[in-house]
Amino acid sequence: MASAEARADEKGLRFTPVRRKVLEILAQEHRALGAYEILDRLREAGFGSQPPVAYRALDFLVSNGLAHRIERLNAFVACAHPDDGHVPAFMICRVCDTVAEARATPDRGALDAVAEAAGFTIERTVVEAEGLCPICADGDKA
Amino acid sequence: MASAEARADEKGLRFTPVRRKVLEILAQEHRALGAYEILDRLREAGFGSQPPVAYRALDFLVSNGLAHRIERLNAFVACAHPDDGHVPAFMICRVCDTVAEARATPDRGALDAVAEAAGFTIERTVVEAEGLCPICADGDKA
DNA sequence: GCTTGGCATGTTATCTTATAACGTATATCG
DNA sequence: CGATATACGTTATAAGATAACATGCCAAGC
Repeated sequence: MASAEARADEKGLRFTPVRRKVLEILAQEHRALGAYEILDRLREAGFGSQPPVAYRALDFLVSNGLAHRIERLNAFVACAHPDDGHVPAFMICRVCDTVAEARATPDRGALDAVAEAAGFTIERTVVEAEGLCPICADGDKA
Repeated sequence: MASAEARADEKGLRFTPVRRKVLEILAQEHRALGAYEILDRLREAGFGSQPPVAYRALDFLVSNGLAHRIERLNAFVACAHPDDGHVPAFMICRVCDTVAEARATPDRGALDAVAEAAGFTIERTVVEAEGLCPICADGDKA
């Protein structure tokens, strides 16, 4: 977290209080938080309390690889591997909403081939698996 | 389209007028349509005009593999391969919004491996590539 | 040190997407 | 034919997102 911040500084990014706070909020959870949930916590912490405040900070974090947007949930998580330029893949538990980020770059191979054949230029790829985390899978059995 | 319908009938599904109409609307486009865009067309066609009408029909189509939800766009497309039990992958053009569905991706190997190692049970996987379709890529150059 | 320009923050207002809750109709099965 | 389940329609509201504009801050150049 501190290291991510340091790297951001080095890149000449302006790591302002709101942005830092939002990253802290995200980093404290291993689940995806909605923009309004984040906004609530910003309000409590004395920051602006209108949607654009949260969305702008989130845009910044996502643009700079410090956080990811989970499309399936319209929500956000801190990036688990802020160092490398990875294509992230997520495992989302449908029961407890925890989100695990896989470092690996999954099926780019097959999709790339199809895209190339179709003349399609891929700029970004979303890979999100939904299912049960180990803990909730146990719970289901019980 | 007619064949998809036949198959649905065989499975004992109730292919009602609203549901048929929504599938027709989707099938006429090669791009993703938002629920409210669909709703507008339902209204024009004399169906109910409130959001749940569209959302319920869409839920039915998606649940039964006749349409897909594009998470990245919060929108919907007709399924291009309603016959097989495929894991769909999409290529979304960010300029013209066309959505192409890739049939292949039995290659979930890498992600499956990570999930298994983590004890995570995958139930559903979203794969969506965003970029430029061949036509819009040409347009960009011009 | 002052000014000017760019970026970040904050606010209001509004738009889009989605669902809860309830009543009515229609189909299906005993 | 009556009971039950499913679908449809409506009202109301929740949840997610952005446009547009005003204010404040900081840093570069004079």
